[in-house]
Amino acid sequence: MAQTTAHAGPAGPALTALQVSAALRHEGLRATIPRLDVYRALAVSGGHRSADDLAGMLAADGGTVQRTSVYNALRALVDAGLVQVVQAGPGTTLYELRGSDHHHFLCRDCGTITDVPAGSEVPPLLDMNIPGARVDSAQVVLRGLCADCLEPH
Amino acid sequence: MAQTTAHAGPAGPALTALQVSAALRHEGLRATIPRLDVYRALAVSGGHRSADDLAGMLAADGGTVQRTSVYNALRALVDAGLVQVVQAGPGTTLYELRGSDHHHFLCRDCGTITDVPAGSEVPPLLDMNIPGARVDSAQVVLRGLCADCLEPH
DNA sequence: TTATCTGCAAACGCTTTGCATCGGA
DNA sequence: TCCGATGCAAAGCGTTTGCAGATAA
Repeated sequence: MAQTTAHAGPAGPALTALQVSAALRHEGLRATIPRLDVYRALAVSGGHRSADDLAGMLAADGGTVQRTSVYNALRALVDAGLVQVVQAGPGTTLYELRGSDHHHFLCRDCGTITDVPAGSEVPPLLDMNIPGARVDSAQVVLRGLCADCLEPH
Repeated sequence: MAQTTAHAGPAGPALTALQVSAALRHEGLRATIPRLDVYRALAVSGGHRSADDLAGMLAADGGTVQRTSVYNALRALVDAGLVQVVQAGPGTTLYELRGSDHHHFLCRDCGTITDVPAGSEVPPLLDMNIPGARVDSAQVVLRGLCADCLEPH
């Protein structure tokens, strides 16, 4: 279904393996090879990736990380605040490094996902007041028709 | 720069069956009983509902609308701009009437979803500039810990 | 009449779970 | 050492698909 864009630019400030390990331990989680591998794969790919993409990338690199472990690793990385989830549709969960403030635009025709630089909307969103609650992250998903699908070929 | 346009689509509460039918036909879609039933169920429930919830509600009302038809109906209603999709997590797709401008706050512990009144962020989001593309809707999902899960027992 | 939609069943694919083994702290 | 994580298999579940009959326009 939804295809992820190639996305050439750096999606965010990738941390070193040491920094990732520290962040994991800080949350009471262990720094394991699959978790560091998954983080690295995300950093290298430079954009939003599905769990399956990541498993494939790791397998292509000669790794032996199992799908189950990719999910496990992603959950840990999300819990540690290192990785962010993007819900792009039913059965389409994408992951990307945190720290890159941008939105996602989904074409409802071809399913392409495009990164959109965030303006000044995100900080107010995070400060949004919900009595007694703590807001960790804000995710903005825009939907519509991309230039290609709008064009009368 | 872009002026703040009013939210496209029907602002305000539920439409009449006649209005829903008209909106469907305007998109070249047919006004069928399952589609009107699903819309009514959404309107009555007054909030975000899963496809399964809606099928259950209709079954409880003595209807004979099949799950497949609920999905079909929801797709048509979304295409007609009457209903909005909210991706709340893997395997959690929620639907609600369009026109109610609010965000959703998800507790990452208990999974509870809370409506958050939208401030002035949404119009700028819709006007966000993507070269050649047309943005139809903007969805904001906030994540964090709700008051109950944050409370120190 | 005709293209479209419904409904049933079955498949599909992402994600989760259970459990024995392995490994980080 | 000890609790947590990995990995394999298999199940779980929301969603989609194929097709014959029904229906809106």
